[in-house]
Amino acid sequence: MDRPTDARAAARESRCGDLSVAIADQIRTAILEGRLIEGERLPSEAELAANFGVSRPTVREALKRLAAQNLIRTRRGAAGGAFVRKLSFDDVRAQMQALTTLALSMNAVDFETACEARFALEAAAVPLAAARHGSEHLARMQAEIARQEDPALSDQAFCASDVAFHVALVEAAGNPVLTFQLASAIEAMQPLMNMITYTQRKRAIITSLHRKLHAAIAIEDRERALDVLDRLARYTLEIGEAIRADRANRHAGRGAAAAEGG
Amino acid sequence: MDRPTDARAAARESRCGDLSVAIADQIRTAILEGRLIEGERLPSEAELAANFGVSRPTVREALKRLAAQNLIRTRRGAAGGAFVRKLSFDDVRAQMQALTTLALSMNAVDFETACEARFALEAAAVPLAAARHGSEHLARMQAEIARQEDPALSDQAFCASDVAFHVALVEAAGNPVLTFQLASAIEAMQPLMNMITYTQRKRAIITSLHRKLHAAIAIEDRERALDVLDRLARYTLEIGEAIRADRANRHAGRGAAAAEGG
DNA sequence: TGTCAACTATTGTCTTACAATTGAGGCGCC
DNA sequence: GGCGCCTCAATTGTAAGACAATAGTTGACA
Repeated sequence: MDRPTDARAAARESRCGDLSVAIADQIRTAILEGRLIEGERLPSEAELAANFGVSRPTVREALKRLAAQNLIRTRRGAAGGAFVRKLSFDDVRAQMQALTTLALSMNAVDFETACEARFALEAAAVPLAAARHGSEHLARMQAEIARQEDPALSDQAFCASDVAFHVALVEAAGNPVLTFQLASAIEAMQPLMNMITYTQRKRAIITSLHRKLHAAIAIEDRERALDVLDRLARYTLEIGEAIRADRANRHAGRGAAAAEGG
Repeated sequence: MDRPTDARAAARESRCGDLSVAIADQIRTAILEGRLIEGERLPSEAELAANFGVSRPTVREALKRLAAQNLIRTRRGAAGGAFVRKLSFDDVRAQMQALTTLALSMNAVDFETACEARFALEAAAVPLAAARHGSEHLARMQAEIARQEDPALSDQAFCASDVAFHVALVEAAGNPVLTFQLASAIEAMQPLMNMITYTQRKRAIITSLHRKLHAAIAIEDRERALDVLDRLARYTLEIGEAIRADRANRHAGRGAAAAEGG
């Protein structure tokens, strides 16, 4: 099928150099266009090298690129090789989350912006969740609420439970596309939420709002759920603001102490 | 700094095999933890190989993995090497779009589900866009509306303009995190929208709704904008439904014709 | 002083070889 | 004859060395 020198010619002509990139692109295209079906085994590295007219290390580098994108997985041994991998929604969600986390950390997004986006996105799921939640989603939300009431919970665990609660809410919308978009976004913001110290008072307020949100979803009161979510958003922003102010104060205090000491 | 045999030891102990994966993870962690700053040059492949106690091809495969995730970029020649790359929001958006497109195509998401998610997500941006749009966003939306009124536009171009309109709307929300989340989702659904044949009648209705949406945003009437968006969503779903029914009919017709012919 | 050419450092690719892993088929044993 | 073990072969993973391509640098020359 593939002309032996296609990749070479394409790479040389397109002047993009990097034979391995060209080969990776060709294989990727073949997968995306459906010429290679899920689970199908690619030719061995040696065969690919012969087909493309390049050496085995070059093919390997191309395969590594694809493996890094979870498009294939490789197995050693007899009957081993590279296999086309179907991206499950969960895989996509994990990759999206990693990407979002990366974006948030590398671009130093401030808490306010991230928080705004997070709750705005979640609001997109609320009407659908109110309309067609299943009992298992409500149960999961309820379970997380119960966990959040345990005063012995560490801040990290409380935050994780918070995320789990909201992911359950998003999944209650029953739309897989919405799920992986929103869940990845919410989970990606966990590191930012983790910087908060959750006092018992804050926990009580948050958990109470979670309970109200759960109740509103349960009785399919969309407006009420949106209202509670909005209150939760504003309270979270308030906490973030307080944390920032507190930190600024501490820095100022330390600076003043240093100045006095010196 | 890095112990020479860290990667080897880690790989052997963790039993995950694949030295190149272990090395890639170590470098990735170094980047994410900020030990390697943006723009900084990594040691040359030979040095890395010596440091990690592995061969150069192994290091290269690790670097390919990172390059595939856009974490580094490499240059040849003197003063060349691998450089830590800052992921811009646009980079993330492009990657997210690619990922979403992949997810939609590989999981064969139906038009209805994708459409529902798309408009639900977009609704998340509308209140913010209404509250703090800039004149440039309104102008861009207006420009796309004007383009959509050209009857000579191809279906593909109309669809592209439609996407551009909604991306402008999302960007009007003025939240970069929201922007790359939503814009990638909207753009990823373009292939699905492209399967529609936009008759003049359909175009007139869609463009009219776009105009109403633009007007509502301009006067900062959030409720009205949401209402228009909802109408747009329902109309798009309607079109999708019609297309599906039409296709089913044609298939049935062809089947009948074939039966008659045979 | 300006320009050009050789040099050098670095990545990209090729070649060959060996190690590790895993499935399969053959062999012996029960 | 059936079952289990064992060797074998196919395949990927890793290694080492060499050459090609590229681009910045430096030195020589006009």
